[in-house]
Amino acid sequence: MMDERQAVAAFAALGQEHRLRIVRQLVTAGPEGMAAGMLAEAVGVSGTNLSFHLKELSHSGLVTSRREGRSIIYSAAYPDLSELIQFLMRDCCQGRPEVCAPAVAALAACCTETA
Amino acid sequence: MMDERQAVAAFAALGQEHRLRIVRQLVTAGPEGMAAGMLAEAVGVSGTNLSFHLKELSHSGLVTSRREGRSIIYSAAYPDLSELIQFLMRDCCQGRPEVCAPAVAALAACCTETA
DNA sequence: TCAATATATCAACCATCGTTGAAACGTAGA
DNA sequence: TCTACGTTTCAACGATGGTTGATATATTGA
Repeated sequence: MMDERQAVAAFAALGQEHRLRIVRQLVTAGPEGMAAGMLAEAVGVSGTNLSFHLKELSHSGLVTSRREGRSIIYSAAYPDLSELIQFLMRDCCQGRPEVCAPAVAALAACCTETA
Repeated sequence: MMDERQAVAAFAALGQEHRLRIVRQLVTAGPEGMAAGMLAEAVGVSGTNLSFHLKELSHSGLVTSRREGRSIIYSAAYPDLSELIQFLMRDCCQGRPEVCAPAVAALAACCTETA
């Protein structure tokens, strides 16, 4: 269960244009992930810069990596993203369903059908 | 509907210890809100510092304010918080229900019952 | 072993952020 | 109108963040 410290780190990680794009790209890419080079091209940043942001993202647990040949494959950390959403809803809406109920309602069709 | 730019600003706003606490405090306080002075004491920051963070928060739309006598009352912007959750789930899980389904499932009891 | 590929690290720079104390502003009551 | 109160603005600072180009590390194939 995510605590405040982790949540702050995760939000800070997502609060940067390039990093948010990286995470979204990786989520779209799915569990099989994406090589760093491809990511750099997709997001539009230099290799050095991508490396910097990926380090931040993996330090805050939103991204994982594995080596595959010469490439390093990054993937979204689905469980951690899920926990972040839970934190935002559970602890931010603290007994105030009016915050997250609309979000849940709007996305019920999208997300619960395959749960 | 929240776009990428707004989402980055909102995440960046939440990615700071004191600001996350402010938002959580305001959500707990409910729609009636909370005076700046009370907030400063509750969160544990100086008046000047609180002012700085509140400016950031209202600039990214997570907080609203109104004057009431000598006090200025701040409240959480529930619709915007809700949209942020939607953004994180809708666009981050882009066709990948495994990201948000667990969150939705875990919180269905908490948040959908009064929807 | 050598060259080529893929990625990470390093050093440096400029910009932005978070904090502080002092001062200013707006409001209410005597 | 004067004074007290609540909050914001301002100027300054040290610290952190994002970017860049050059260099280093690991892996593969000839």
